Amino acid sequence: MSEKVRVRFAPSPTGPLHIGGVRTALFNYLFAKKQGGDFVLRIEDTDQNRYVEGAENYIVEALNWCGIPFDEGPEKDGGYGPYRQSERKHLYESFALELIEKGKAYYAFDTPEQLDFHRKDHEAKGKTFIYNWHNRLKLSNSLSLSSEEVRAKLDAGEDYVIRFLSPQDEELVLNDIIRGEIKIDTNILDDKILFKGDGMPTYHLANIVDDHLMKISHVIRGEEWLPSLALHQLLYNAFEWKAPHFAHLPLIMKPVGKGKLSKRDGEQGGFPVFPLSWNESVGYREAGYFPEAVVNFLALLGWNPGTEQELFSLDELVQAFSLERVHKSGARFDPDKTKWYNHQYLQFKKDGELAELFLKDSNVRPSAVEASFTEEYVAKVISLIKERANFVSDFWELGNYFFQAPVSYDEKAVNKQWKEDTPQIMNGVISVLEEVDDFSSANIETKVKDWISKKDLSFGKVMPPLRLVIVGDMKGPHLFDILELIGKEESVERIKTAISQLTDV
RNA sequence: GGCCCGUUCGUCUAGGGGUUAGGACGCCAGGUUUUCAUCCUGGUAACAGGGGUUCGAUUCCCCUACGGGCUACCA
Repeated sequence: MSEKVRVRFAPSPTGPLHIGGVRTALFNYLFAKKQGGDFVLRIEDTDQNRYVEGAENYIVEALNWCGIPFDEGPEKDGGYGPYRQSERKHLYESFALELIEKGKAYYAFDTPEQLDFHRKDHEAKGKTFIYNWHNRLKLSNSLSLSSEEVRAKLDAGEDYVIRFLSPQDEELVLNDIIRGEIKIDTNILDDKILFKGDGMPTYHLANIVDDHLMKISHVIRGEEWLPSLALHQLLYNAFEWKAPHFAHLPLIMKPVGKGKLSKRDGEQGGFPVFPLSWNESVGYREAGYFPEAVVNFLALLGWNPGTEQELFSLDELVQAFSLERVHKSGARFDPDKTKWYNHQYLQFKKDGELAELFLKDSNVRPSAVEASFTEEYVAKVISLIKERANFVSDFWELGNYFFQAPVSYDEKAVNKQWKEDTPQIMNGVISVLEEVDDFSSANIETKVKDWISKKDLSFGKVMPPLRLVIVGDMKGPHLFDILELIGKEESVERIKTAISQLTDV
């Protein structure tokens, strides 16, 4: 009863993997692992015209980065290879021929131009041209032509395709794990091309043949395939093969406006739509997202566990996942929530790990930082500022004053905080700091506060301007923590600099 | 146009014949931080509309509207 669960993710190498594709892969992976099954990557490159160099590598790299590894795929044979349809080319024709022999398919000789003419002609009359029982006998194929004519055309090397002979007057009852029963009238189906003039199968044939040969138990794919389900079921029936179970995933929609999420939405909204960068498009990885965060928010788009838990490790997702709880309707993509997820995962990271990431990536900080500061120092800085960061790349903006004296002072803050008597008070602070031997945050705080009360000053006259001269702005963590970290010498230096700069103005 | 699928706060969603319709993101307010942010607390906000079925429907059925997908010798 329990056949082995085997699922596949079958992208076309026509460009970078879209974030929706990543989610399809993820759901396949989660389902497979939950069931103790295999996750197969198959490259559907039957359309040579749309093949894009580097796309397959991109797909593999993206899956690896996301942490959703496949058990079988190109360069990783599990006994069902090859895993590129272009390398399986020799397999498909005999299956197409088998269907012809069984009377389930036929040769068709209509040229693309002729078909195009019919379509336009019908459209002009407000009709839709469908190649099926309606008109197949009026067109040029092995059903309408005599066997001698067909033989002659074939022998003459005339171009042909093989079309599926869709049945007439049948009601098909299909089943989808997510959507339940779907009824289809076979009369509205068209005789889809199974085998193209270029000697390659179409998606439909290759897909069915490969899923069968690779013993795929569950086909989990995007909703855009739902209209093809009837054809696929019919194909399994025609071959007399047991069909896999089907589940059609809802699509990911634009954050605003109509339609599904596209590359353009990312450009307009300033968020990634690809896992990895591709040409001009910045990927989630390069934008500073953690793969755990991407996987987490993707999993919760169109699926939820029925509990109020929002944060899931991949293992937890595997445990909690079920196709029955996948939604039927499309989910709008929410860039704000992806940032929130990244914020959460950033908090989970160890300071040392974040420091390493910060130092390693020359895009997120000036190069001088790496030469002048130890990882240990950086980790301490990060411990003070990370709770306010969404990305590693936020660290510099949030904590540049830990690494360098302010290059300027916020004008509004200066006007508000820098008073007539402030230079004198700051000089007083200098003397206090210089006398502090244990330059720890708590100790500095005690000493400064004692001095403030002894001198009968208010905190408001001391602390805000002190922050201004140390940080350059009215922001940042606990001031005494900052002083401890940058040290006595640097602290004093910054106050002196500020006094001379701000007093002259 | 035709076919198929769908519709709970702005968004992601829980729920389900009788609930104060719950959570999260965002937003707003208060608290904390003599700073900013974080954080905490609170608040705003939803069952598309119309018919049924029913004692009762947001929940079940039908219709409409709206949204989505497909309609290639692309996947």
